[in-house]
Amino acid sequence: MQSAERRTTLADVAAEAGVSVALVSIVMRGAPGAGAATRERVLEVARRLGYQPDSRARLLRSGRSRLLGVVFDVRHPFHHDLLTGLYDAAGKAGYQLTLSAVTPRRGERTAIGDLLQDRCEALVLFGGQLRASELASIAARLPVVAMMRAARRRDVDVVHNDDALGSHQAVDHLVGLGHRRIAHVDGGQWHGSAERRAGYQEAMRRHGLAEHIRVVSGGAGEEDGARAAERLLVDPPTAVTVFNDLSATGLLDVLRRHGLSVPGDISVVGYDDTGLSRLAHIDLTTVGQDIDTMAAGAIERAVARIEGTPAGPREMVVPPRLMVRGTTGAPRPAAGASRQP
Amino acid sequence: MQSAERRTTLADVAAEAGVSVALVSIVMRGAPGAGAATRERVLEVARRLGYQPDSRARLLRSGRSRLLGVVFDVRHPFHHDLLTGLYDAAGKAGYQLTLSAVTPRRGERTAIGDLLQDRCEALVLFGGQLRASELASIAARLPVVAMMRAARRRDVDVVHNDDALGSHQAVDHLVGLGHRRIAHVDGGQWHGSAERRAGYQEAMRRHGLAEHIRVVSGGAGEEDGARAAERLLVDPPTAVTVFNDLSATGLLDVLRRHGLSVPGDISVVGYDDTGLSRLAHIDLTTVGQDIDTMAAGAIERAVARIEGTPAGPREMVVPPRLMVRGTTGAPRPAAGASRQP
DNA sequence: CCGATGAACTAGAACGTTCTAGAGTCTCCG
DNA sequence: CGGAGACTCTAGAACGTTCTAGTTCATCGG
Repeated sequence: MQSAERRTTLADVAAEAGVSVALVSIVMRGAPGAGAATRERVLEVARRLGYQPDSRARLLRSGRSRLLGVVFDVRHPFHHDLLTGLYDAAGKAGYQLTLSAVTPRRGERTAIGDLLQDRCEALVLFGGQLRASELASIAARLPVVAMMRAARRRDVDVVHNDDALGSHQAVDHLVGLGHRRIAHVDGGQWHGSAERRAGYQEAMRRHGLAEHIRVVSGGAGEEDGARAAERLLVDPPTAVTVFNDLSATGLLDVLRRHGLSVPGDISVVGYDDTGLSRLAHIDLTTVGQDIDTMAAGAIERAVARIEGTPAGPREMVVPPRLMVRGTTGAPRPAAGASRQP
Repeated sequence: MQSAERRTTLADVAAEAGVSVALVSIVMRGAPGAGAATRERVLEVARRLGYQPDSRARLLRSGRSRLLGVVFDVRHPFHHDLLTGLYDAAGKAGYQLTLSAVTPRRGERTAIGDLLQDRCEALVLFGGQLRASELASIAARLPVVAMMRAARRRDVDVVHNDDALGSHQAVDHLVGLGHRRIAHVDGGQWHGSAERRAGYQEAMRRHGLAEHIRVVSGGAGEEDGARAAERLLVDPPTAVTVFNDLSATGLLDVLRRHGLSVPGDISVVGYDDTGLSRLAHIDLTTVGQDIDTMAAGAIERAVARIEGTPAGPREMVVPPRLMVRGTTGAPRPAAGASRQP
């Protein structure tokens, strides 16, 4: 039942066209060294026989693979947006991407192992929980670029968003609207949480609002935001900045259930600008990471390491951008004042 | 700056261990034909030298690649869930997966082209817009399994959810709760929309509710659901089944904004059981596709075609399962009755 | 008219594996 | 004691490319 016929190879095309294998190789690669007429004839034969180059053989021989391995997590919506940018940047640099996914039942180590077998020339890791020592042993073999990960190491390039700056932007925006009592729900142990929290605190101090600093412990999930909201409700601030969009969504839900209007009674800012925050009924003001710049930076670094050209500093920090939507507004005038003129 | 040292190969290990290349190959593959002591020694040397097999060379030689190509769309959350299942199923069957993504700026043809060069033995396509003729020309080269796609062809295997049955389950559930005036918001031109709509109509007729059949045109986006809700509000039914979760979310939002309580005034059922529907504040009753069964079916078919074993019918239709959550409940007693005893 | 130049083409090795065929060595049984 | 098997191991070809080092043949400058 199987198509027993072998796949057509260079040799088949060469025989059919009456030239040598080497010449067909030259033509297929578009390399110089073949006459115009022959070139055309060979291409015609190749098309007729349905020739498809075998990348494995090609790469085996030529040593180089021009292949970048990418490890991403299927559960993280942000990773998918990033993949889009990465494909673009890799294409421009003349490299191919090969993807390996982390799933609930497929760990990071497995994902990386597959890529190593595929002879990638560099690895781009999205997030991930790998310990620094493991990262180092991989980086000893081939260049590694870690994205959205706080690995401050000599042997690994790191590309990430300026989390502190993102928090500053959120706080600045809220202060500009007139808020003073601004709380922060943090991300617990997640990458970036410490930086976002510190950024919030610093921005508050910069605005002379040190006395209003209030950090509530949270996490990356919707339920973390919901729990934090319960705690905030004891004495609600007029605004909250939240570790990420998902957590902010949970927080929003609980606030509204308790009769608070957003942004009337309380303003909320998320982080990441995920699709969730863009949904009309959520319409969350949030801090967006600059995906294209980060993707381009990661590819640029990987390629520089591969090709041995100067690559700039190990760490690349990309400024984020505040996306103002419907969950932030001016605070109500001081207590007791009428709601509206 | 680059590590100029070649990667360690079988030959390096063989030299170091004082045996032949062939024997090292045997040991590394775990094939029979090596003594216990030698086996151990070779493994030790391999570990010490950091040997990593080169899958390209391996596959080049052995002809087979045991590689399945998967084309998915980064924008579709459902695809990511499916990837998880696919990795599991492929692993069990002894095949590896190689992924190629469709992005807003990278088309299906490009994605497939990459996979063909990688010498995959079969292709699994998620959704996709490829015309039937193109699909056929690919299927002439290697087995193709299309998932979530209505390609009823002789040369392509198709695995998809039983959309009609899903609609039946939704309607049965609502009727069981006491609803009679049940509307349907369809998915316009999207794959599966026609089947889901027809299933709804048939189920209504089966329950003797033909006179209550009411189809409102919608789509796959949140805004489509919102628009449909506006139209429904003129004369609200007591329940709605919606083409998918995202559209249902938009619909829910508009209904609530107009002061209707869900499920008090109106019940809503979505489709797909995406992460969105599981969010606490959405908590949407929805029809879940059986991801693991579909994934296993797709792999099973692909492998059967590759290996030439009998593969069953070209089309595999998997029954979905209703996930009852918070957006469905009994309808209010007839108009004029009190709200609660 | 001769050697140099260059364009078009080719033979054969190489890449790192796996596979086939066979060479040793040991054990066991008649 | 001799040979059949069973093991362990090895040499060398193959996979489909690319690359190096040619060879051939026409053209050209002196």
